[in-house]
Formats: sequence, structure tokens, C-alpha cells
Amino acid sequence: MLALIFASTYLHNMKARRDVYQAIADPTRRAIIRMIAAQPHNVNSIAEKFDVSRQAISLQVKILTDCGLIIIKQRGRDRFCEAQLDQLSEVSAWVGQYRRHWETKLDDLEAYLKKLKKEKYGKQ
Amino acid sequence: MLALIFASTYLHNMKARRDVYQAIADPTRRAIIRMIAAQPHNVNSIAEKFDVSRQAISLQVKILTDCGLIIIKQRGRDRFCEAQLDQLSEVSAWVGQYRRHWETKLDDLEAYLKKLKKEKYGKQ
DNA sequence: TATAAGCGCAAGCATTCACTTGCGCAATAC
DNA sequence: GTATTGCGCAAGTGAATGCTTGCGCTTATA
Repeated sequence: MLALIFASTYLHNMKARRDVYQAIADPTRRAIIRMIAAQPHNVNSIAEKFDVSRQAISLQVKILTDCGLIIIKQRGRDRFCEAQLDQLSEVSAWVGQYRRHWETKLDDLEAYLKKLKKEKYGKQ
Repeated sequence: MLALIFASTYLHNMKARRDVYQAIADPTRRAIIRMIAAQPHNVNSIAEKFDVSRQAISLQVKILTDCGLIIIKQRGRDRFCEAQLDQLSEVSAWVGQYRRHWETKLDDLEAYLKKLKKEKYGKQ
């Protein structure tokens, strides 16, 4: 009896933290985004492209839907997934604030070339 | 004896899939990146800013180091963490390819406003 | 009407994650 | 010297993740 009580306290699919960063962390989900960004697909036609079960893809689609990256348009028995990538702007903004960190090297190179040029042509 | 053999097959901290997307999925890691991007910190001074144990932060630092987002410069007993965010350009590129998906609405709005303006002022 | 297709729900399972505590080691401070 | 500080390593834990299989519902097709 106690076992039953304890078992019931276990919530299997508890609402987890799901933000955009988390959503795009999984390569399968990125692949799904890639697919439906090019063209809407129903769940099964997505699943056909992967070698996991249909349910696995269905769950990934649910996750992407939950965090608003895709929207479902029901048509008959088909559920067409369309990309709704507004949320990606957040990621873009976050990454963008560090742009100088990875462009520094290019800047350095540019400055170096400029200096080189100056030395070659102008002397001042 | 068998138990020993089986026990030894269990690798506790097995090398997991760790790419940039995974690395930035965790809010704590993003916060760490934010900190050391502004200024290098040693591990303890990072840990002081969070209400988790020092080891927890140490592990996060290790993850970030493993996937190349930060580099460690040892100085005496201190280990200074510096940002090395080149890898973020990959994320930027990935997100960037969908830019039109979230800018469409702005474009639509712009077109709508233009149309509105036209109707108001020009009639053609 | 019977069969098939598209799909979600629910339960179970192995792995990974993020965290903890305890320990030890090297570098610095007293 | 001894004490303290900075830090990694190792083991353990609960929760989350990603997957599976089985079932049943609804919609389309034969």
C-alpha cells in the first residue's frame, strides 16, 4: 500500500524547464527545425527521416511546440508542423553580445594588414 | 570477483556529448560566460556569485573548458578563467540562417505601415 | 463497413545532468 | 615550521532526458 502511495507521487512527465536554449541543444530538434523551416511537414513525414520511432519524434515536436518554436496546424488526421522561429531572436541577441569576442581575431588581422600596407606604401 | 569486473566497467564521468549548443543550454553556464567575458575570474570568485557549492561551479567550468568556450590560465594556486568564445560563431551562423523567419513580421509591419501611409497621403 | 493511416497518451527504462559531500594536494600566508 | 586558501578528484543522489513499446482514438481509404 505504501508502495502505491509512493508510486503515485512520481510524476512521470513533469513540466521541465524548457527554454529556447534547451530546445536547440538537441541535434535531432535542430534537424527538425531545419526540415520544417524549409517546408511544413506532418509528424510522420518528419519521423521517416530519422531512425528513431515515430513517438520519439512526436515528443520532440511536442517539446518544440511547447516552447513556441513550431506551431501545429491540424488538417484532417494530419498535423502539419510549421516553423515559428521568433524565439530564436533571443539566442541571436545573446550570442551577438559576444560577437567581438570571436571577431577580435579578424580585427587583429585587419589591423595587421592595414599596418603592413601602410608600411609598404606610405611610411606614415 | 565478477562484481569487481562489472564494477570496473562502470565509468562514472563518461565523456558525454558536449557541443556549444549543449554548453549554452544551461543558465548557470551562460551566467559564468557572462562573468568571465567581462573580466577573467578564478574559479572561487565565480563560485562566490552563485548559491551552489564550489564544486558545482568547478564542474561547469570544466564543461565549458572541455568544449573550448573558456581557457584556464594557471597562476600559482589560482586558475583564471578567460572567455574563448570563437565557438559561438557556429551558433550565430546557425541561428542566423533563420533570421528571416523572425524578421518577417517586422517586414510585414513595415509594409503595412507603408501601405497605410500611402492610403492616407497619396491614394496611389 | 472493414481496413489502414496519422497521431497522442501512458508507462517503463537506461543514460545523462546538476548537484552534493568528503578527501587530498599544492601554493600561499602567518 | 603550521595554517589557510584554491582547487580537482571521486562517489553518491534525485531529477531530467531521450528513447521504447503498447494502446486507443480519430480520420481517410478500400
